[in-house]
Parts: sequence; structure tokens; C-alpha cells
Amino acid sequence: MRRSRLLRLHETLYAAWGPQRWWPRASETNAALEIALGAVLTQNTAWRNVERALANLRRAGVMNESESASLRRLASMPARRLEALLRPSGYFRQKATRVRALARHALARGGFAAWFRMPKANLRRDLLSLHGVGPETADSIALYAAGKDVFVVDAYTKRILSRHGFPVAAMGYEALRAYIEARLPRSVRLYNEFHALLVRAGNRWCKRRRPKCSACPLRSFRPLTLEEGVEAA
DNA sequence: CCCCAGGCGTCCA
DNA sequence: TGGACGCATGGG
Repeated sequence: MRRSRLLRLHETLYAAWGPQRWWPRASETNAALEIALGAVLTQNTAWRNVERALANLRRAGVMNESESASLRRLASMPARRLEALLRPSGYFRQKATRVRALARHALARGGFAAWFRMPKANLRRDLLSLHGVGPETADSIALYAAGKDVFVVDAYTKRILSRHGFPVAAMGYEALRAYIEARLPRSVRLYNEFHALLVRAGNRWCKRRRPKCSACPLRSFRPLTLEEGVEAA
């Protein structure tokens, strides 16, 4: 594949910040569980607050055993108790329900390793069928926990690409995901890092109200010329 | 005081 | 199909 402008945008961010190493505990026992929980708990929530909730779960001994034991604890814990542990991550009543649904489903699928053996498309549909798991959460779990080659789209992705001249403003989630995947080499590693880099760029520089473009690594990315725009569309 | 954070389900036109 | 709204804590 010819190096796309989108790939060059990734390379610019990667050159500035290097690998982000999201969810680096991937080799540990409860890695899949922690990643899946993190994906749910971080919905519209600062990661700092997610870490507090995860720390609560560990302190309470919920995460300190085998995966199946941890899942059973989550699935059977009294609602009020789980809500209290999840409180710092916000929306804690909704998230307690969502975490329980996720844990029950993982148990029903025979644990994460067996569950994630499903083909990519089936796994996405299966995740989306869960209450409280929408497209971004489903794809985050598919990519970061299951290692599927699915690009994770979020609000930053759309904002940053749009501001840099990519014709994505009117696209919904699926259209934008297809647009991006069609313009990048199909690589789990690349998808993993690019999404994390976009989140960092959005967090620090490409904010909705007060973008600080002067110090952003993407400041040299001018809008597409008309010719480039036609080719890219 | 305000806005924002690694969204989603529901309701309504 | 798409836009408003509630959900809730913690930081800047």
C-alpha cells in the first residue's frame, strides 16, 4: 500500500511521543479482565478516575485471584457493594450494571481466552450485544484485549482528522472506521499505537474549545489541497 | 463559575 | 437516522 497521508499523520505523532504502551500489563494473569473493565469504566471518564476504581477492586480482593474466580466475584457481588467500589470512576450505578453484565457474559463464554477465539466480526457483534457496550468500547476490547485488527474510533479521532482536512465530518462510527482501515496497513500494533496517540493529541492539544495548535506535533499538517482531497475521498 | 474526560441507552422528531 | 439528554466523579 502507498504511504497514505493518514499514515504520515501517525508517523508524525509517533516520532514526537513514541509508543504509548496502553494497557502494558497484557501478559499478566488478569490482563484481559483488566483491559475489558478499563474499557467500560473509562467511558466519558478521565483515566485517573478509572485507576482509582480499579485500585478499589484490587484492594477489595476482587482481582487478586484467578480470572474465573474474579469473574464470579464480579458477577455475584451485591450491587451496592460493586457501586461503592466503582464510585470514583463516575456513572457508578450504570457502570456496576455494565461490569456485572460483562462478567456474566465472559463466564458464559468460558473465560476471555475462549471467548476471544471467536472470529473478529463475530466477536464485535457479541460485544455489541452487551448492555453498555457500544462501538468504541467493543472495539477497544477487541483490539487491546483480544488482539483483533480493529481500529478504535473515538471523538478525538474525528475531531483531529477533520481539523487536518480529512473529509470525515459527516461520517458515523462505522464509516469512519472503514475510511481509516482502508488507508492504513492492517496491523494490530499500528492500530494500538495510533489510537493511543490520537487520544493523547486530543487530550493535550486538540481540545474542543481551546486548541493549542502552536505546540502540537501536528501543527505542520496543513489541510488537504483540493487535489489531495479528491484523491483521498 | 465554567468546561472536560479513552460513551452509551433512551426518547423523540 | 440523528440530535438532545441523563448519567456522576474529579481536575483544571
